[in-house]
Amino acid sequence: MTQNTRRPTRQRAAVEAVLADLDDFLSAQDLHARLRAQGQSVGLATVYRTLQAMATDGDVDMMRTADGEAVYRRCSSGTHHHHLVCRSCGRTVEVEGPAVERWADKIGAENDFSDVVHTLEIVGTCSGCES
Amino acid sequence: MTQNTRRPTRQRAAVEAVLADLDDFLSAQDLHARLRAQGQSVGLATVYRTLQAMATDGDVDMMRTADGEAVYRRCSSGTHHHHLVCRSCGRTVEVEGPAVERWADKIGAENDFSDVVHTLEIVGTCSGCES
DNA sequence: TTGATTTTGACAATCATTCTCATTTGGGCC
DNA sequence: GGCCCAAATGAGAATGATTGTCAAAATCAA
Repeated sequence: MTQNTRRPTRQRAAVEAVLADLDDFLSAQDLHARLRAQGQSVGLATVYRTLQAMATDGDVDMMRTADGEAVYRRCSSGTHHHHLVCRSCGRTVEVEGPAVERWADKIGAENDFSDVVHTLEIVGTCSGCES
Repeated sequence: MTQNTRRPTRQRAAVEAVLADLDDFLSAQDLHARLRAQGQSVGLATVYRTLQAMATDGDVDMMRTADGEAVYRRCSSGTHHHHLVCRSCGRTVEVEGPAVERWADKIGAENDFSDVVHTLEIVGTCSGCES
């Protein structure tokens, strides 16, 4: 997939380093903020361009949050799991569902999609937040 | 769920009429343009508010295009479904998975979460985008 | 090193979406 | 009908993510 000629630059390496450390989705803005926080100087436009290029090359996964923001995550994350989140207090429970994983892969295969990944989030109100 | 205290207004009826005529996804901007084209005067903010309210009430389906724009479509089937999206060209296939629905509900129940909803997106590279 | 080409960065521009708030409207009530 | 109040509307400003511009800097190949 990486048939393009992409030059290795300090900035690209910095972006890749942040992604490599993280297992969660991250927006371009967040990534940029993290770089600044750790003293790295990388232009915002460059972060956008780099993430888009990486997504095109299949080096990262891109999805949209509920409010339309683009978020990215490094591919092949070690432990794949999902989250059950309380809409009120934000409490999060990690959950696993092998059947869902298989189902998603099957759906992808049935439609001739390759390199299939999926994202799933369950939101509810936890018992402590019932009114 | 929040009970509907929604008042029937000229504007709301106009929005519903446009959606009723159409079987495709439509952005708030597009819907607004259509209303203007047919001489109806409805504020843009109202179109946004109405569509969001309808989505919240489950009267329309909302999804995001590849570039993050929110698009709405009348809820014909009323069936909850998910999307299989091509990371390269944005082609989208609607998929259903009753087992996943049940699984998500069960996970929520097991953890004492109420009003459980979930979001699921499958991303891959479609056959037309393989190179 | 040198020259061609890609990448970067600062900032302007775009554009969907949201916010503000004064005004209008619908629904119930007498 | 007329009254009251909360919800809904509209115009435009504000927000905020993303993209475009273009000169300067970095990388590659010879």
